[in-house]
Amino acid sequence: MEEKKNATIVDVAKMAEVSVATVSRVVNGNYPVKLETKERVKAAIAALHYVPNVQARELNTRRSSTIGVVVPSLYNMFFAEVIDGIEESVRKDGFSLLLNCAKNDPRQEMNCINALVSRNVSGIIVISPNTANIRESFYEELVRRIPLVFINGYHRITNVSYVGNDEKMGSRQALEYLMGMGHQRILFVRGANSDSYTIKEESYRQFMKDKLQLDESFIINIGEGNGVDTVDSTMEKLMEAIPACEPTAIMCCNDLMGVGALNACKRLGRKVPDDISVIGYDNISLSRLVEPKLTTMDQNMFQLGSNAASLLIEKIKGGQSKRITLDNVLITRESTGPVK
Amino acid sequence: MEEKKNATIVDVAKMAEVSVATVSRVVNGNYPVKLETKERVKAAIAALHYVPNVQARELNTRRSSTIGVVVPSLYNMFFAEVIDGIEESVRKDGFSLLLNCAKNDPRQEMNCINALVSRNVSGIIVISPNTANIRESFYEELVRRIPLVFINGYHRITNVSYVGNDEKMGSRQALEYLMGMGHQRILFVRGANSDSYTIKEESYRQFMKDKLQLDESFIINIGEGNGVDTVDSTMEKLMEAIPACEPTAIMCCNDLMGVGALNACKRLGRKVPDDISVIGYDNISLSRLVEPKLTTMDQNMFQLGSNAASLLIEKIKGGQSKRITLDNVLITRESTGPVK
DNA sequence: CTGTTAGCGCATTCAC
DNA sequence: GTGAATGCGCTAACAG
Repeated sequence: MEEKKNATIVDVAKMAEVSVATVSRVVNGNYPVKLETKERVKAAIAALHYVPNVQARELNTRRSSTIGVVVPSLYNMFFAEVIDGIEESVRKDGFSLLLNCAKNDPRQEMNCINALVSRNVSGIIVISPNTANIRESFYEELVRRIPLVFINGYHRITNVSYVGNDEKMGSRQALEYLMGMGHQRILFVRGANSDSYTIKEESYRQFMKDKLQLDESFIINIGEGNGVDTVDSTMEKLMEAIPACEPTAIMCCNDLMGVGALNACKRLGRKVPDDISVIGYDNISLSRLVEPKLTTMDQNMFQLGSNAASLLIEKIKGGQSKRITLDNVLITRESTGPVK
Repeated sequence: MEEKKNATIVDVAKMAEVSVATVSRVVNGNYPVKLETKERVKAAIAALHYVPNVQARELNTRRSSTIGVVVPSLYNMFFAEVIDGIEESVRKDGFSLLLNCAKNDPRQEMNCINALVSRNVSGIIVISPNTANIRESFYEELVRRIPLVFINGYHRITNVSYVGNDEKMGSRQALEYLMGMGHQRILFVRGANSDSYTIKEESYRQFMKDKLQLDESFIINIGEGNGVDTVDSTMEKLMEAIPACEPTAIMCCNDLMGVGALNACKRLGRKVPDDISVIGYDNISLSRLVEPKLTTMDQNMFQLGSNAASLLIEKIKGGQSKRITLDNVLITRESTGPVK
């Protein structure tokens, strides 16, 4: 195994009998070079299998052609679908994608971001950032150093681009839909460690108070909301909670929890939607594969991802911050119905 | 918008009143530094929010601390779970992960890899490589320049590390399990563009010939096997195929297809497992969330990922190539039963 | 223990 | 059009 050292720009210059500057020019095509010498350089490049060293180039241009993406988990297809959108869109502009997983841990989220910064990425997209559990200054300082885009979650920090569905409105819409079918005893199921849940919970609390004049609210926090065990742990918690508060409907912060709720009902012998209605959130592929098919709020993950990528690239190129809010659409399927 | 330039090692040195070398030493902790000056340097680092520039470091160490991962798709949780394993394991060794998605396209697969190479990654992991549809020399040349690990698929190329489940054996095991329950008319469902399917098909053909003395075989290729539409397109194809060949069992190359088969049976009014048994492959979370719960072969994705990461890092550090084959375990659930 | 210095490979002024 | 020279930020000898 001969460890043939890679050719550098100097080798090419020597072989083509020109200066390194000229080689650089033909490689980057940003300055005029006489056709003849250009050919000679190209020949040398080919002969030596020369590949420009990205680190060196990026060191002195002080740019980088990679962008960073931080996800809370890979276990929920939600994130996979968003990443898919980012990847496809970002690739078109010649960027590569550095992926970090925060494992639903605020501290880890900061670590990921620091790692990305030290890798000099040109920008960062954070999916469902956990700003609630990270000291405010962290993101505020970050955004001063590097273009930042949030997908979903809170977005109080100035100068970060944002793309999300209006989750506040979305949850309200879901609630109104349930109320329209006569539901009042609505159990709210959320997880820990994401702004997303908190937004929805606020929406829920307000709705219960304003619309239903109920001060009493039924809220279950099932802990980790995007993990391997989310479906099962939701099911377990609900197998206690359902008999305890006898809801006519259950509203879940994501589809994983929604499926957990479906399973709990099944185990408890409650018919969905006859005895209990269940509504999820996200519209991940899973939601239409279960039985009964889950009614849910569509988040259009791919769009979320590709829009975030566009916003980031805009900022990288010096543009302003922007906020995009996509429509949240109710997908009515089989898990919801009128209260008996 | 003040574009505060990032602090460099020089700034830190100046502030701490030491030389850059000393700063480098405390950052890397590879040489002794007096406690007192170390503290002073650390204070300066904190004050200036100094983050070492990775490009510069990698430029002169001629190493890179990122590794590349190529996946065929993000739509199958299989890949998300493998990536999860890679990411967690790789991070411990200080590497970051550059993710590329080949969209189930051999040409795209090569593009991804070329992009990774020019980014100077220190190694590449390819999940379910499509060597069958890529000219042989491509991977052979690649492996001469860079450490390479395959996850699953064929692995004829020398000097690439490999980790996979024995899919040949696994499919055989599944088939034997079905035969043990009296099944003979077994429909085989595969997809396009992955070595993985071909391995299983060979296993199936051989089994049908050897064990069941059947020359006739029932094979359906549903096309894209890891996409958004895999479940549905499998269902559609099978709604024709099932009445046409009246199988007592259906063996699917992955769980997405397995769920599609379940849905087809449901639509056709065939009871699973009473009328037809269905077995999947992978054991993605989906498989235990559907109704009836899918019997499947466990691929232990997380292990697949973390083992691949270890092998890659071993190779990066100069170690030899290695092959790891994990056990394939049959997970018996509710979708299979004896033939009537 | 600590400072000085020489590159890593490349892009980019500034001359010619 | 082209070449020489400078420096991006950092690590690694080498010398104290």
